[in-house]
Amino acid sequence: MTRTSLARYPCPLARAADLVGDKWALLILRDALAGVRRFSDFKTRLGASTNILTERLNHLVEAGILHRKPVRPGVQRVEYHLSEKGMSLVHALLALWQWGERWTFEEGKSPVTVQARDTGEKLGPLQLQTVSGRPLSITDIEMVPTEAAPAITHQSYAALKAQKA
Amino acid sequence: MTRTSLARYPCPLARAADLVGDKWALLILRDALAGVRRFSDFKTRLGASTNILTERLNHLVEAGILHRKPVRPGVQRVEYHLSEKGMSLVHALLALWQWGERWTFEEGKSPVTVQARDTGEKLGPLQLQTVSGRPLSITDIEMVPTEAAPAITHQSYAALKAQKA
DNA sequence: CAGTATCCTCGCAGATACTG
DNA sequence: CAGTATCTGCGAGGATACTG
Repeated sequence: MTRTSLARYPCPLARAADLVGDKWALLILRDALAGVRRFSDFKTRLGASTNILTERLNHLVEAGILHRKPVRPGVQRVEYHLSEKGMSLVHALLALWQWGERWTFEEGKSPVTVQARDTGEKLGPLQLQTVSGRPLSITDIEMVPTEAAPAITHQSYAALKAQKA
Repeated sequence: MTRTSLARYPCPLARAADLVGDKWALLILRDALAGVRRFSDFKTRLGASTNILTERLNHLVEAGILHRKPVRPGVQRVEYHLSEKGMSLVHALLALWQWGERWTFEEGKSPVTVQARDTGEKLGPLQLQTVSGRPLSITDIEMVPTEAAPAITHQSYAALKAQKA
């Protein structure tokens, strides 16, 4: 069998994972959010070889997360800009970042590099809330495979495929 | 060269990506957060083969994200429970989930499965804030490679390695 | 049920040379 | 500088058989 693609899974997380659920994509997005635009800058910062970087950038462009823009009109040099879709990954990256700070370093040993643009104040943890704005703690929520959305598993996906075949 | 590990990178995001930055880990955690505990349940829901699942579960256990617990004392059957470290990945998963809902489905076509435990109300978007609690929007923040933390790149990591060698 | 133990394949990544 | 084009190979991931 070939490696399974999650792109057409009925689960939002699976689909997201299919697009950005790998190490290089996450690091590229980290740098893109930090303002990196150019191929060579990504290359030196990431230390990936050219072909890898090319491939990963193209994936992200195909996914509509990055856009290629000529540096100036009529020039073949391009820059990679985050689309709105790409920008809105900031919550996910930030959550991972904060988790990494908390759990993969000794206390206080982690670099601090995400801050408010105006005052430079450090970011606090992401806050959960309901659609109506009521704040929630972690223990207040649950992930429910509902009747309306049973299709979050491979199991149900397999059933779907079988139907069509 | 062998495939680069990000485990010892000085960047929190890189380290987080090293532990949970792959598709299977994300899906396992999704199910774990939904209450799945048993090997066979993971297996049928994910549709991964036994060896893959075993390996991935072991990685997560080694990383301290999951714990193996005997179902009952003196029995060899085990369950996989989320540790506190694992639980606190909920923000990252949720962010990815919400991003997937918004960007990988046609409008309104996505399953709704994360909700408040008490009222069943759907979750709203994660909120950014400073450590002092001041709310922020996406455009209010920036990722800054500071002098105190220049070491978030492969570049600087390579320099570090070179020093030691 | 909860995994080990094997075997196999091909995708991903690494290195490097070359082009506009 | 910004890639494309090739070559190479490790190892993740897949299938299946077998064990306590």
